[in-house]
Amino acid sequence: MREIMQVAAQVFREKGYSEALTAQIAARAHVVEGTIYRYFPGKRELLIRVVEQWYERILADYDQQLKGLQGTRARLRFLIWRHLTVIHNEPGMCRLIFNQLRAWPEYRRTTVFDLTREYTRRTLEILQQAIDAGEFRADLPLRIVRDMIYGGVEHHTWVYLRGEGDFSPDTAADAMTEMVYRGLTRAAPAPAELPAPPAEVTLRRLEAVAKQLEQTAAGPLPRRGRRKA
Amino acid sequence: MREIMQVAAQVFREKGYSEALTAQIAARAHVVEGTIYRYFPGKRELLIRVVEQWYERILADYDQQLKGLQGTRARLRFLIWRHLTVIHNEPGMCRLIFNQLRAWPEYRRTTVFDLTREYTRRTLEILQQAIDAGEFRADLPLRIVRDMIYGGVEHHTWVYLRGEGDFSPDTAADAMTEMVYRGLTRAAPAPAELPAPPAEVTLRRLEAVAKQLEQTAAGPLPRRGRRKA
DNA sequence: AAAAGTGATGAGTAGTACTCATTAATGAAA
DNA sequence: TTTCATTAATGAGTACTACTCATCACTTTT
Repeated sequence: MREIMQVAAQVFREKGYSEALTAQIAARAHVVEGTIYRYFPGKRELLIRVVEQWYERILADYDQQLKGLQGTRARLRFLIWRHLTVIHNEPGMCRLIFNQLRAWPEYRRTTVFDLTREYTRRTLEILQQAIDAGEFRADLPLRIVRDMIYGGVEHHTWVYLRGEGDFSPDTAADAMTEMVYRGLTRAAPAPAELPAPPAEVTLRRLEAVAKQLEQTAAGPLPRRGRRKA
Repeated sequence: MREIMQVAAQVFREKGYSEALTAQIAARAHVVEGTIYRYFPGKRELLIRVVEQWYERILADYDQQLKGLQGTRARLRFLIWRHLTVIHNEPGMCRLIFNQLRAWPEYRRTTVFDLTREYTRRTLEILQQAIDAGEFRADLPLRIVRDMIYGGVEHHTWVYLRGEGDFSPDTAADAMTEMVYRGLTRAAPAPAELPAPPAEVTLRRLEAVAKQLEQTAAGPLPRRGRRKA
């Protein structure tokens, strides 16, 4: 059965879903067709299991890598770059997910669905944190930003996925990160062009803010205290 | 044959490609299965022809409408809104294009391919014109911006296309346009354009800052990533 | 050693896209 | 009107493929 899944993964990768024949999978796995159906209810479920296993492996060290990164920009870039790189390394599997799995009604009860949810939730968290920290503006729906990131990645990789060209994960990740960052930062000029202010300056500034906060919190709740001085 | 195409369009819309049976199409069109194959080499080609005809009709008045619009922002918004609206009105057809047609090797010799090329070329033109006019910055690859627009639209409409939810073309178009516009404009946006964030957002932000401050203040002075003197 | 349980087998079925020899319809020429 | 030629439609098949199931072989338990 391990053998069946390994062979199936390979055949699906090479041929795509509908061109991959159960007969061929059985033959290559040195079993007879009926054996496949002892372990899997059908071809669809076989693909689902294969993709699930692959996807879990792919996302295994994801959190680990993300934790090692500081700063909104670096983490955003990593998210984007990572997605692009997975597609670049595993076009066959990604094609299966994009063209088949995602269109099936079973998709929602798939681990792939859950993991993807989790995966993109990280993105929303990073964006939300940047908003809370005042780094990003708060008036754009985050989900749409997320859609533009992941959708943009996919759209960008189509030609490659059809086997008709190539793309550079690094170049694309740079451009997309810049675009998102520029589109969301509150400050006007491109942050990349401005050197980061020295830590003491930031500290002083934040301390002032904190002091203000403490004072506000000490008194009556800041219900309507938005009068700009 | 006109009858066959009309019926096929309907059946494909309702059932999707692989669930749509040639037998059923024939029956509903009051012909026998063999007749279909007198006019079309196969089921695939039938779908292609059906989608081509539909797509040509959809894009018929596209240029006309676009010409009536002045200004980069308005035109960008129209492009995005239009795409969203087509998906909203014709989910069945769009599903067929996204999940089937686009993955087939015949796609490149399809009118759908050509029209889409033309369609997205308009987008690039608009962006390029804005760059030439000094309105947009010139250091982002336009293709990637285009990918984020169209990819974002698709990604945003998935749930709806799977029949599991809805979306608002207007709301989404506003957000996406804003994002693209902000990401590309050279000048800082007029302050008036940025509405003051609601109090709770500001509060959250300050709280996050305060937390950071507390953490930093507790330990040794902020470790500095760079050794810059 | 016998029995019970488990896993594999492969011949067979159902369903579907596609074919092709035959028939019907249409239109032009006599 | 009749005859012939060309084109369109027919439907009984074919090939292929996912899937089934009664049977067999092998393992473990008694």
